[in-house]
Amino acid sequence: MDKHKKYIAEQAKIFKALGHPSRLLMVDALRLGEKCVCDLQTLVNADMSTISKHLSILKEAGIVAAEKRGANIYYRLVICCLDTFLACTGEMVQKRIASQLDILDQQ
Amino acid sequence: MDKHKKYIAEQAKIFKALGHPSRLLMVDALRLGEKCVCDLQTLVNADMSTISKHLSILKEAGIVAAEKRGANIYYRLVICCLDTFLACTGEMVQKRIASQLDILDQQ
DNA sequence: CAATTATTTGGCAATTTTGCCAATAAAGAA
DNA sequence: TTCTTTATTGGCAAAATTGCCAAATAATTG
Repeated sequence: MDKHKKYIAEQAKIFKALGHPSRLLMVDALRLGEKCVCDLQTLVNADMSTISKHLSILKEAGIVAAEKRGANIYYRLVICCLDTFLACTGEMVQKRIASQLDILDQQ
Repeated sequence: MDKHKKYIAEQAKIFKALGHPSRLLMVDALRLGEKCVCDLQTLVNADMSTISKHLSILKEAGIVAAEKRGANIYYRLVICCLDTFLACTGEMVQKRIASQLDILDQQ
């Protein structure tokens, strides 16, 4: 029906996939280069099956891609604008922390 | 404990807030300028209370701000990089649609 | 003041997400 | 081939999200 709404809904799926602490942590780490699932498990410190399911969500959203080499499966980023994203949200978070400190100062 | 993980988790909240079709639709509309809740209800076509709760999530995430003027409450964007975000995710969605069409062609 | 309009809040049922465990699959080593 | 390592899938219970209704709040009008 409304093409623009559907288009926005598709984009929302991408943000939704990034909107989980463990998933964003993995995605952030992948900025430095590809990693196997075991590396990401070490990073996040959750069950291997949990990591795997998070990765499938990221893959489904078109944020990462997987490649099998030997016994391992390597994931890599396939989204170009993540640096920009994280620079912006990082700034937002810092500003918020700063303003919270201001509020504490005023009390 | 791990400062970087907490920092990433805070940023994930911002993406999570954007990761809902109705919320992203509202946020997208607010790019053109502030709107009252009633305008956004017309746009999204859900119960007023539902709209209000979505807006409180966006406000909590630091994406929008509210200002009361007369009988209405006007919401406006307070995130500068949304154009960049949507340009990127929009491109991703378009590429995906294009590649799906390619797959259909190959069949 | 009573009635109306605009918005938020509380409550709740339905749905979705999350994360662990167990089982399965696939590759490499012994 | 059997054992081990790496990763995915199925299943399930716990937790979180969603969205409606009804009630409360606040400003406006008559």
